[in-house]
Amino acid sequence: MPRPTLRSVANAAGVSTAAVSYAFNRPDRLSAQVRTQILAEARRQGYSGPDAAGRSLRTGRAGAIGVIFTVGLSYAFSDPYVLAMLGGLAEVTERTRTGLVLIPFDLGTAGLDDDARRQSLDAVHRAVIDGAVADGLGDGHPAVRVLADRKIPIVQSAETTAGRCVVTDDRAAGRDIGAHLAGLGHTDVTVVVASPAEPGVPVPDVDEGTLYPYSTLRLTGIREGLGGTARIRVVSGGRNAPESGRVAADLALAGPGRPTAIAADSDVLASGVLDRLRAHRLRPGTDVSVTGFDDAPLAAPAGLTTVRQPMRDKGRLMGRMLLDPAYTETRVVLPTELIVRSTTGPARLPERTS
Amino acid sequence: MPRPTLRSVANAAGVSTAAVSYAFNRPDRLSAQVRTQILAEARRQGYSGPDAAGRSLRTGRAGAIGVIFTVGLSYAFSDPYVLAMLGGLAEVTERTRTGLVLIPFDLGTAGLDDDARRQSLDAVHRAVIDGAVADGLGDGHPAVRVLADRKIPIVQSAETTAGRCVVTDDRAAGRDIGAHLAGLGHTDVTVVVASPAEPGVPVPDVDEGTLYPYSTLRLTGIREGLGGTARIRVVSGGRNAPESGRVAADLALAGPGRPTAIAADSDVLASGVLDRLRAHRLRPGTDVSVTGFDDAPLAAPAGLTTVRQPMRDKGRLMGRMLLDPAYTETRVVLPTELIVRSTTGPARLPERTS
DNA sequence: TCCGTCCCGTTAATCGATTAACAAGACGGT
DNA sequence: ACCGTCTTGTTAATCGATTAACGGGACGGA
Repeated sequence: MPRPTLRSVANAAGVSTAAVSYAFNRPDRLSAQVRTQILAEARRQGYSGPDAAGRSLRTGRAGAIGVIFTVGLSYAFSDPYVLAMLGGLAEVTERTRTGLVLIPFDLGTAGLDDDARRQSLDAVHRAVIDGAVADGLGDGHPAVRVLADRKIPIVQSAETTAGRCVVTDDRAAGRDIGAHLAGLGHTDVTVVVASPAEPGVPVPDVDEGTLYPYSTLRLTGIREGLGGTARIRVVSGGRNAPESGRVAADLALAGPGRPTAIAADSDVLASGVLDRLRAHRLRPGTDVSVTGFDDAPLAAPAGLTTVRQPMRDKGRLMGRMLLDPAYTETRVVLPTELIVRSTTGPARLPERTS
Repeated sequence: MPRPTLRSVANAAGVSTAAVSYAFNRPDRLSAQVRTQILAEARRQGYSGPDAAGRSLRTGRAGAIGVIFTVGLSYAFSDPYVLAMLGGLAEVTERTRTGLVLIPFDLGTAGLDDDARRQSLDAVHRAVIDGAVADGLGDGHPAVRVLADRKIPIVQSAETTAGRCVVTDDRAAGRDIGAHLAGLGHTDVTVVVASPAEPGVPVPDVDEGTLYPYSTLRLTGIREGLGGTARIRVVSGGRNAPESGRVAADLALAGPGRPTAIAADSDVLASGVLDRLRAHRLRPGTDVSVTGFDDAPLAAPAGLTTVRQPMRDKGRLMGRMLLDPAYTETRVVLPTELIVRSTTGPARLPERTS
């Protein structure tokens, strides 16, 4: 016997397909009698209800929203920022019984003709979703563009010209960091950012045009906070992971002109930086100051000076924007707070080992 | 202008819908000429490619697999076991460009007539997926049943009679724990399990019929390992969370007959237990022994004796079973290893405070 | 008796795409 | 001149459901 369908049940039960549809979707439209018959026949055939794909096509609703990240999916599950955000988002989707589609995409291939892009963004094209949350991705990002082309409502956690977004004021937060460091006398700062590359790929001199939107903003803020005279260098060790922080730290510490402070774009990166400082017998906060971002769970135990942002709220609000029609806000700015701990202290020039 | 479709593009370009479909899916079937024309017209209309729902229906493929957990979605993102498993799973889905649909379901309502169940399991019905991974859920679980009814290929991480599964030998692992404790002279052990309830709900005497499949097996193993004469009590403080461990620990420590050891069903629960021990001024491993399960990242720093299981591999293998046609294994057993650290030690009877 | 309401089931159009089978023309070889 | 083979585009059936609009019968009130 082939797979049962609405029609096969209808035929066997001697009713129209409409009746079967109603039996499952609008019980009140049918007499109890007929409904029971239909359900019985359905059970007999092993028909468990209307097919998801068929229903999706006909109703134009998927009952699910998509999520895309700056970071590879398999890695996302170890990123505290992403996890907190997803947790908040899930609170909302759970309540509305909405599925969460985690979409993998791979932009390793930089070949950008229309076809290659379609291929690589296949999953973004094929996702059956009613809306999407784009975390950390700007308007220009290919995956965001695909979603926009598909006319799928989208909420971003980065500034957007046309769409809706929930953001933290990364620039102001950067300014707080910069000012804090400036106040401690730091004038030579290395900024550690994440890049889409695998962890462990050292980039001694980052092209600022390729930064994630939030990185650009934080960097700008740090510059502003430090004032015009500070020397600033931007390095990367790959995607947001401790290993990348380690690689970036080695980059920063190599050579003669060691910076007096290292500002990492996330606590995860900062934790890697701290690892390497210790390996180099440099005391964080004394020999070299270090800052992070997020105030992830790992930050407090490490004594890391960082910027707290309400990560879970971010997810929650993005979810509400997408799923709660009553919530019409188009742009929400979340507060941040500089949390000073022990990894920052007065600038101290490296002693010459000559 | 209405939303562009395959047909609207075909009409405007003066070709058949088949041609348009081929233009996007099988470029080689068309002359470069015609293809370019079609793509141009598509771009003009803002048509970004075949609609996902339509395509899904027609091809019978969704390009995504579902995941269901024992635990609520919003909580899943803070469960180290789940995260490791998901990470492994994502490695596989990423490679095959397959989406990951996290399905929320809510069984708070115990009313179980066919309709209420359909309602509550709505998301499981509606998910557009090609297969599913069920973590920790047995054949009898409603959500698993729905998936089975839908004839969706499913891989479980619990024993199954008909389907495929990737499991750890929980019973043997339990035996290891039991034997380890027995070897240290423990004869009075409280087992802490997770239940579907919110954290913080004390259950002083758990009905063993309601346990998750893995808990049942571990418990059986612990009994076997301890030998027939040991006194065993099973308590719960709610779903897998530190708070539940705390509540369960209070339950275990209350009253006169304090156990000499507490065996928790996960490291997360164990961490809560350790919290409370400290609060009661009891030294883990000296006054009371504690064991966990999983060897999650938190275990080593806490000195927790636990059973290591390859969580990430579990996800990876479940993914392969579902997505790699060459992988025909039907049941895989993963190894476990008892990791003895400092939270277990020789049994010591509580001193009477009379 | 007549008519307005309900109740409940049916008719039929439609959602947006894929793909086997076919056919027309081009091409090359003998 | 003839025929097999490619190449390239079309025809048309099909995937599985939803829902506005319709209509026949029962029922109640005047």
